[in-house]
Amino acid sequence: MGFNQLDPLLHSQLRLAVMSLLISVETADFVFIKEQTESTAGNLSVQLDKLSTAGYIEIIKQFEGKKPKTTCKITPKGVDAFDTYVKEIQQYLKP
Amino acid sequence: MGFNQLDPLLHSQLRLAVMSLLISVETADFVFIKEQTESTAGNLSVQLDKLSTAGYIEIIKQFEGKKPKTTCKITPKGVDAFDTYVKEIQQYLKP
DNA sequence: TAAAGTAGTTTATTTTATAAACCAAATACA
DNA sequence: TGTATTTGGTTTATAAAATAAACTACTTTA
Repeated sequence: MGFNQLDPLLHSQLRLAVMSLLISVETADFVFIKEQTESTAGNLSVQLDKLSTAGYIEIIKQFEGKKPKTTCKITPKGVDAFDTYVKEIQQYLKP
Repeated sequence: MGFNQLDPLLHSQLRLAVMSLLISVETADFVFIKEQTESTAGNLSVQLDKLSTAGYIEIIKQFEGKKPKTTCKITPKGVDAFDTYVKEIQQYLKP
């Protein structure tokens, strides 16, 4: 047995929720993610940055008409990391 | 959909590992838990205290001959909390 | 009997998460 | 028209958590 190391970047409630969301929808904008995860803008901004720095998501900043629009997209590396995390944590859940 | 709140007491790698272990073995001593979870004594001591304070485990301190022996046991409340956590995090894992 | 090992606890440091404050532009409204 | 208010965020400060390092107390071994 033995418990394997959980990716600390994914073992965070908000970042995990973001990744979970992006796994299913492919791309989502800041406001949508904020609503779905019920997070504050500040916290979300910080966590998206971390996921982006890790190369797990891509952040695209554009303008929608005159309003800024931040869109997030999961990367192949992010998909891999998420899949691995899911396998790893399962070991903790069913002993 | 929406992501439900994960019990912060269980959403910690070491505490989750401890609970996962105790769910399957019922009782285990400090040294055994330390080995199985590959944790340091200091970190384990702190995390066991938190689980105990939350009423998720019971800590029994005795002497085995002349050596101190700390034994941990999961409580019914701990079992419940663990089960709930497992259900809750599944929502994050399979979207 | 001095050195090393066992079984932990306590304290300090680092890392994370969260909250609060801030910014720039757009829109509503009196 | 100009002044609140809202939108869509970022940055900075604070609180909480995890981890590591240092320490305690006792035991065993050489």
